[in-house]
Amino acid sequence: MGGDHVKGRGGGADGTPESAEPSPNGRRPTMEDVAARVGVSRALVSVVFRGVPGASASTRERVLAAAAEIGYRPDLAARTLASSRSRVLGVMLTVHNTFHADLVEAMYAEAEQVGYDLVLSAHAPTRHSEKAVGALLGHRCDALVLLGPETSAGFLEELVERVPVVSVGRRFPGTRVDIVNTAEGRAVRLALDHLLGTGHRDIAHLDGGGGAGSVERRRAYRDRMRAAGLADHIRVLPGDHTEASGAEAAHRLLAEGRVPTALFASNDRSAIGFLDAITRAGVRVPQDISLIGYDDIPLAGLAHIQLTTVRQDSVGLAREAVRLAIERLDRPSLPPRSSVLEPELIVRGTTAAPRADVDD
Amino acid sequence: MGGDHVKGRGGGADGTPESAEPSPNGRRPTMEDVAARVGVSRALVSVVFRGVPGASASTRERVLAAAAEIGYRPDLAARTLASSRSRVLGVMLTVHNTFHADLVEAMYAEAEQVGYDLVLSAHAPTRHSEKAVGALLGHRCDALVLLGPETSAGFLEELVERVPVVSVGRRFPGTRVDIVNTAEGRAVRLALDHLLGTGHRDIAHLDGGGGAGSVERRRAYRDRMRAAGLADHIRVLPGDHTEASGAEAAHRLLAEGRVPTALFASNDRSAIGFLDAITRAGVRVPQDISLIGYDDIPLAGLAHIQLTTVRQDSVGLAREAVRLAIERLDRPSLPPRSSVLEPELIVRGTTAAPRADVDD
DNA sequence: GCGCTCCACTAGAGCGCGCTAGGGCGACAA
DNA sequence: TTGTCGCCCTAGCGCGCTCTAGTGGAGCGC
Repeated sequence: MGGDHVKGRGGGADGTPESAEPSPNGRRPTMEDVAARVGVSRALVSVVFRGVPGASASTRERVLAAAAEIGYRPDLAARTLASSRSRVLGVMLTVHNTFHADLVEAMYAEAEQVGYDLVLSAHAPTRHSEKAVGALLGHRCDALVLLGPETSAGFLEELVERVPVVSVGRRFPGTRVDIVNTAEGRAVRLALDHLLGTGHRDIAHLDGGGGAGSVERRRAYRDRMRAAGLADHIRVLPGDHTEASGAEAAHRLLAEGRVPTALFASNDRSAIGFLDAITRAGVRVPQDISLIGYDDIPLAGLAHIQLTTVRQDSVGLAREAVRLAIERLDRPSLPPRSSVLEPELIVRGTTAAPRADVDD
Repeated sequence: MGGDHVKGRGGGADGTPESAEPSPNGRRPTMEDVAARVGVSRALVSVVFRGVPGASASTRERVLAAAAEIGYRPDLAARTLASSRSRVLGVMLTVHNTFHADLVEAMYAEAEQVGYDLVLSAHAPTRHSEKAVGALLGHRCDALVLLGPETSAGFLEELVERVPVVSVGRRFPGTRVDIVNTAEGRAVRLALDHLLGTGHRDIAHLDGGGGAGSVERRRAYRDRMRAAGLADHIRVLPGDHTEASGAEAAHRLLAEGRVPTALFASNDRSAIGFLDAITRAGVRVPQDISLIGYDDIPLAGLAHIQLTTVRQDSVGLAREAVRLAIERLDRPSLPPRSSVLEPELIVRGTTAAPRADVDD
């Protein structure tokens, strides 16, 4: 295995070892090449590729044809350097989160429509948000979109002084960060009203810990239970937004022997972990216990899961995130805004009327 | 929708975007600014940030301190433009794949060690690989690492003429693409020998369809079964690398009434889908059927899943992918290489001796 | 004829950095 | 003193592009 590190400065012999093809690793074609081929100035080629007025239709066509022939594509680095805008949005996500995956997919489509590109940077256990954001900054993104950021408000406050920031799913009151999220209160009410409507009274909440939206969901759960006159049944089980915490909660409930008739989980991952563990223990869902999640991740709709859940509008969240970012670029002095999207209850197979042996 | 929260910035002044503060969205600091602050030339600051010899320790320290003060960080676009190398590796991944998430996390660490940065571009149902790769190219990545690419060999063949390409998990014989993968043959033998060793003979394979490595796994399954004199028991169930296909396979098996004593799945996702569906149908794992997966994704090790699986060394794959890419940059004329990593059998709770009522 | 506007196009100055050819200077030998 | 080596450091070009200012020519009204 390669043990040699040739650190030649300047690259040594520039001679392309291969043939003299249009672009054999040697040098990538530039605007100059296209211009020369068509017989116009470089500036005009630039005009064509930026899609601004200033070139006749026939010239435009010839330029594009020549570019295609030699395999030219604009160099983003040079474009970024020359213009004040890079037309790139930086997105920080948690790679292990499939809901983030949904958001990213939708954001690609949204960004493309307004002529923007996305650069992804991952937050992970071994890679702090600060580092992920740093990488994005280095790429000179015009704006950052942070998906469920777990950074401190202080860090964001500094960050937003350097670049527009949109946070998806987590609010940062008191900072200039723009916010996109789901109407958590209404979402929780949708979930609880569904359970209450089918006769449940003993409804517990599986908490989301430090996850995005957890605080709001917990509070809304408490509020709704109180409003329904069920303050005595309020029960928040510790957890976070992972499958493991759902499974743990299930085991804990079983060990305590105090299984509620319904559980409202702070997100789908923990709900699925709970579902799996409780099912294995012989507790039937929904006959013995109803379960409701949050997010509507792809897994939730699978035939064997059929999780009832509160759907977050990932496409809508993505659209708003991109929109807010672009608007902020155009008008930096705008006050911080927040865009709140409507949730939707997706009733599937994990909820039903409570078991008969319970009364209180 | 969306309420506006107007937050006056401390200090009374209404945040004028064009003020002359250290760095209020106006202009990001440059090397020039750092140089001026320290009282040295710009070139010397460059030396410090590139980490090359040529600056005294004390100067180095003062430069870094000044940079930190004014929040300077090198502009990747300018750096890329000026040098022939961008020191950026482009990674294409499937954003919904958690094994890819593991790989990406490990690659970040590897790349950082050799002074490289990663740019992620997602392949998704609505975003073809070609587009994802195009975006990477626009960012002028030095090399591309494609995770389980589902592109045509022809496309890759053209691509590799423009930029070094490393494929992880999928082989492209006959092209100049460098390959990193797990020794599929040995991996499959590990899995099957484990099952054979505990007495299983009726072992089916849940196929991976078009997924990375599927072809090799299917062939190795057939080979091993034949070698064990079990050609009559060879049974490949159609599927792909998703949970849904595993669940479907379970339902199909139950409907047919021909449940094998063991199933070797082409990846963990389909294994988990199968596990969930078959468990719900009342079939016990591992008492009634043993199950073994492939990859060892994070979910597999969770308390309530405990999936026996063949572990792919994600850290090793990541390391090799980065190494091959960098080596190729240093020596473009190297012949195509492939790096094959050893798999490891992880025995957890889904495998055991076959049920007693079966004999043949 | 003149002045004017409009359109297609060009010239050339940077954007922030990497990189090479040197300049300045202290140390040491002759 | 004069070299001469070595270390820190500086000057300045150019990467591929955007963008402002400007050029030339056709068309129009007077």
